[in-house]
Amino acid sequence: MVMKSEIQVFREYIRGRRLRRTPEREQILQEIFEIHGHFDVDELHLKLRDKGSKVSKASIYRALPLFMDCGLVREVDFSDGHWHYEHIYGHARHSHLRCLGCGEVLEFEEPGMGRLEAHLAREYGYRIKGHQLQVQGLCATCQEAE
Amino acid sequence: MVMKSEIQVFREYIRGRRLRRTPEREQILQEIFEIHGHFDVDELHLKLRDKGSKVSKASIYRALPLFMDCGLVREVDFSDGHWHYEHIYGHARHSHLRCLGCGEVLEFEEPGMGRLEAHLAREYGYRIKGHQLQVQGLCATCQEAE
DNA sequence: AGTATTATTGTAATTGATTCTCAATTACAT
DNA sequence: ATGTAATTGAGAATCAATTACAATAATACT
Repeated sequence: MVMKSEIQVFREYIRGRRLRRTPEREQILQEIFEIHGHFDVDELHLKLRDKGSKVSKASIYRALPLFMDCGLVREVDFSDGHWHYEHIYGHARHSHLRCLGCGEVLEFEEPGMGRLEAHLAREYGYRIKGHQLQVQGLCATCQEAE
Repeated sequence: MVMKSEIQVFREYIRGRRLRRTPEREQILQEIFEIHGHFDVDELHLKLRDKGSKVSKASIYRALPLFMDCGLVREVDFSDGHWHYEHIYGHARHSHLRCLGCGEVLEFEEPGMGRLEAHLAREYGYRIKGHQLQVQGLCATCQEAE
């Protein structure tokens, strides 16, 4: 069975919510899924500009919560003063390992997080909605440079 | 063997760095260790005011990185637009489970994180410096209210 | 198709957390 | 004591993110 495209997912979400399907939102979404890896609002806005799109930053800020709400995108915290994002639709769950020296970001699988979530649900009566895990360290190169 | 107090830890850090020991910094640190749980800069500033202290927010913002640097305090991310903090000296490692409905925050042990860090170090050649894990969900009460 | 309704847009102003500037103060070494 | 350099408080500046508002455009309803 074939997976729905992100645009399809988004259109269904829009319809279900009685929101409106606009070219701006779909441009933004398409651009997000063409970006490999992480991005922030500025980067996304610049990329859209480069392709001739006139979408404003405000619209990007307004669209992102929608994409997050329908599970296409999520926030990523790099603790550098502003939010980063990444598309997650069709991706394996992963977390980020970031080098404090050079800023390199690696992705890694999260063995055991499913079990942890189940444990928390049982232990505290919570319905788990999601989690974020970030790990920081020094990459091999930056260790030498110390 | 008795554990050093947080003030002692901080004074040693200050001395080692050729920084200066000031009443402001020590007031802030003391207040932090009297707070049970998490706080943000505003709350901390108000508590200090209430006790008659005149420390400015700027000094709090300047002191926090020092406390974090010497392992007494850490940032906590509740994804609500600003940073929260907590003292960690003498505490077991823990992460936070936060209810998206009412904002309740529970702490839980992190089984397996040590193993995960060791694995990442081996796999990617990183020297691991730390990690953050947050889990979100709905508590029993907020599930019913839905 | 034509019109009414109301969501969405871009622009610019605003907010709010954090950082910075600067002059005055103060801790520490000599 | 004195010189120095770090630290302080106050307020200005910064910067990401949000919001107000008037214009536009997508959908619903004739």
